[in-house]
Amino acid sequence: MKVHELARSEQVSAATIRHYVRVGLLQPRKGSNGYHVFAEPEQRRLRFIRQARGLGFTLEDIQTILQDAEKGQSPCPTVRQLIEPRLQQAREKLEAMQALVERMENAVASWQEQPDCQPCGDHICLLIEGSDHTEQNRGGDASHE
Amino acid sequence: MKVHELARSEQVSAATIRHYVRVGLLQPRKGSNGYHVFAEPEQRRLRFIRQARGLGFTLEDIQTILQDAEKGQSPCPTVRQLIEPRLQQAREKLEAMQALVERMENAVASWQEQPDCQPCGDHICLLIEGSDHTEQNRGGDASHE
DNA sequence: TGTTGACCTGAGAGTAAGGCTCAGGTTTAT
DNA sequence: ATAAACCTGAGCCTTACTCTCAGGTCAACA
Ligand SMILES: [Zn+2]
Ligand SMILES: [Zn+2]
Ligand SMILES: [Zn+2]
Ligand SMILES: [Zn+2]
Repeated sequence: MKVHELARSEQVSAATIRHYVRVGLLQPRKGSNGYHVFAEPEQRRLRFIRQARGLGFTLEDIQTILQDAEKGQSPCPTVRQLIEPRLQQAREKLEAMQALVERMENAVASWQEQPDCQPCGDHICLLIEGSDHTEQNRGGDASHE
Repeated sequence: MKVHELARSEQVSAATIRHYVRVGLLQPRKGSNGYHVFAEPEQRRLRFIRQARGLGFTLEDIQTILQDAEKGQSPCPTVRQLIEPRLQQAREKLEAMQALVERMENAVASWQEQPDCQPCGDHICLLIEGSDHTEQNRGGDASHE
């Protein structure tokens, strides 16, 4: 199996496989012509990497896990340990994305009723600067333009 | 105002301000000693940048917007146009994060009842490889270990 | 006046996970 | 023989910073 063949068979880009080879996650044999030769174990390894990526592990996590397995240890304790901070981070990112989408949607909605602002030196763009879109606008010098 | 003073007054890191200077988003005057001098307009500019970032614009988007405003044009049309793909991308990322967190939580939950796997040559880690955690496991050669 | 310590500068590298490009080697078919 | 198609490693690009570094500046104190 050459890079592109493996890539097709596992639904990843050849660039991704090259990247894994580069960082040492995959170690294919080299044929006499210099071409990479991927056999069964490498293919299973790639499948494993993709599954682990799908569960939020980083490539470095996966390195650690694979190294455990290669030393004949059960990687499970490492796996159970590594997923905790990843899950925590994923939850945080999820919340951040929820908040962001909400802010963006509120902004777009309120912009429908706002006219384009004209440059006047004391602001840059009122669509953006007047984005108290999460809190209710406290009545102040809002009648700016 | 020097970098650290501006940083404190606007709640960003000095490194961030340096970064903005480096990419041209901020163009402070230089004092005779070579130090940056941030005055009112630069401070408002920074505030604007932060608000735009909070709405999901990229630094490049913000460059474009600021350049509009500097040319005396109203940046609003650009703003309305630029936010669309950003919102789209944010929604996609949000969905991806929701799916990821769900997969991770399902995995962690099911792992509670799974024992650590022992290396046996035909798998790497069953916690990860047996992650049909989204679909129901179709009964097959599941009695592997 | 000398020196210390705090602050400042630009440049450069690092981050995660690949994507893209390049020059050059190989294979296959004409 | 030669051209098309494929392969290789190396290196730079992406985002929005963050960190590090060598060297310049400044205030205070002896
Ligand atoms: Zn105005
Ligand atoms: Zn505007
Ligand atoms: Zn087994
Ligand atoms: Zn395991």
